Amino acid sequence: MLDRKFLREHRDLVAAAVAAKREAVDIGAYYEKDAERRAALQESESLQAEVNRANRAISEAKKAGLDTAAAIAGMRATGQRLKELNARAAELDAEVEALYLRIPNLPDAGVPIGGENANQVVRSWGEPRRLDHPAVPHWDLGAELGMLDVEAPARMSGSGFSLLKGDLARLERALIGWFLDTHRAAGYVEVAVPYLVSPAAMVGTGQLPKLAEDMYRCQVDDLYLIPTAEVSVTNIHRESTLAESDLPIRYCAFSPCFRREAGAAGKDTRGLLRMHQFHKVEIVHFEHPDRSREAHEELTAQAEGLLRKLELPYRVVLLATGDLSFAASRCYDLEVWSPGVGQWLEVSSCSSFTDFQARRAQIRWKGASGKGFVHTLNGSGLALPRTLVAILENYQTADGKVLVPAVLRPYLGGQDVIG
RNA sequence: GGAGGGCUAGCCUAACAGGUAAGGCAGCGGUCUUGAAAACCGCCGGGUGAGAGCCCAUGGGGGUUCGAGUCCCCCGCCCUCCGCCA
Repeated sequence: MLDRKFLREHRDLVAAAVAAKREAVDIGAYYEKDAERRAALQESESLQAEVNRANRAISEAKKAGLDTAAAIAGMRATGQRLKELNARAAELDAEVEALYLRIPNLPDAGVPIGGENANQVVRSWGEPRRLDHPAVPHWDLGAELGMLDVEAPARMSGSGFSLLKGDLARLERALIGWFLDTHRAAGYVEVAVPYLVSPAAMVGTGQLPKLAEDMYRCQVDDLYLIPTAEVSVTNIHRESTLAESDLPIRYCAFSPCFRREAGAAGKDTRGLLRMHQFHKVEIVHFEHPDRSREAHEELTAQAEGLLRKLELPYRVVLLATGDLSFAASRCYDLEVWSPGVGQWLEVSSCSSFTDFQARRAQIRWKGASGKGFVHTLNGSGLALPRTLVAILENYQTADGKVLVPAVLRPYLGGQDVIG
C-alpha cells in the first residue's frame, strides 16, 4: 500500500495511477472516509488525554491520602463517552482500511500507459526456432509419448490438472533441481516454505483483498493455498526490521501454486498452458530502496540466464500500466516462442513492488543511512509447465521424440533424448 | 484432541495488594585517545506535530474499573507430557 500522507498530498497522481491500472477502487470515498476518521480520532484522542490527566490526578490524590470519591464519580460519564467515541472511530477505521487495501501501487515513471497492446518488447534473444518438420503441439506429442495423461486427472480433480508420467515427470524434476542449483550458485538462499498461509500473509503481498476469487481457501482453518511462493517467501520477514548491512537478501524457492483462474474460463484449455495447480521456482529479493531499480534488472537477468542456458529463444516485454498487477510498479514478462502452439509463452514475470508489499507486511530496514521500508522484487525462475511445453515443442524431432537440453542431461543420468 | 508452564522493546530481565512500563546488553552518535578498548554523555517501539506536547504500545481481541502488564473471558504461538499420526 501507499503511504497515507502521500495519498493525501498527491491526489491527482493517485487518481491517474488508479485509472491507468484500470482498478475499480473508489478513491473519492477513501478520501472522504479518511477525513472523517481522522476527525473522529482527534476527538477521541483529546478526550483520552483528558481522562489520562484526571486519572493521574486521582492517583496523586490517593497517594496524598485525600478523598477521591467525587473525582471518580465525575469520571464515570466521561469514560462512557470515550468508549462511544472509540467505537465510532473503530468503525470508520475499518471502512477506511477496506478501501485503503484496494488502492494499487503506482506504476513506475517509465512504464508505458495503456492496455496489453501498449506493452513494449524491449529486447529479444535468439531466433524463434523453425523446425524442418511439422511442429506438433505438446498435448499431442505428450500423449503420443505416453507421458502426458489428460483423462486421469480430469476424473479425479476436474479440468485444469495435469498428470506427467515417466521421463516427462523426471524432466520436470530435473528442471526444478537445475533451477535451484543455478540460483544457489548466483547467491540465492534456497528456502522451503509453507503452502498454506493466513489471510494476513495474503494481504501482505497484495493478493487479498482484490484477488480473493482466484484463491483456494481452506475454510475450516481460514488458510489459503498459495498462488505463488512469492507469498510465503516475502512473508518470511513480515513484521520485522532488517539490518541495512544484511541487504540485499535473496531467496529462491520451489513450490506448487494453486489458482482458481476464476476469470479465465475457456482460455487455454488444452495442454499445460493454464493449470489450477502447477509448480514453479520463484526468486525473491529484499533490497535497499536506493538499489531496487538495478536489482530489478539483475533479477530479470537471472531469470533470462535460465532460458539462455536452455537455449530457448525468448523476448522481454515491459508491461504497460493496464497489464501490471495490483501490487507491481514495474514488470518484465519473459516470453518463449513455442512452435507447436504457435505462441509466445509467458514463463516468467519479473516485478518490482517498491515499498508497497513491505508497507503491507511491515518489513523495514534500519542502518547507518536511516530507516524505512525495504523494496521487494520477485520473478519466476521459472514456471514449470510452460517451460516444459517450450522444451517439448522446441526440442521435438521428426520422429516424435524430444532432445534433452544439454544443461539438463546430468540431471537425467546423462540421458539425451526422451521417447 | 487433553493436561500443565510460558509470551514485556533487536536480545535479556523487572514492576508490591490494579495507580499509567524500570533497568541491562547490543546498536548508533559524541567526548577523550596516535588508534582502539575502557570510562563518560546523548539517542535507541509506533503514530502525529514546526515544536512543547499529545496519543498508542506488555502475543491478539473483548470485558470489569475513574484507572489493567497485573483481575475475568475468547483466540494465537512457544515449551513439557499424554493421545493420535506420515
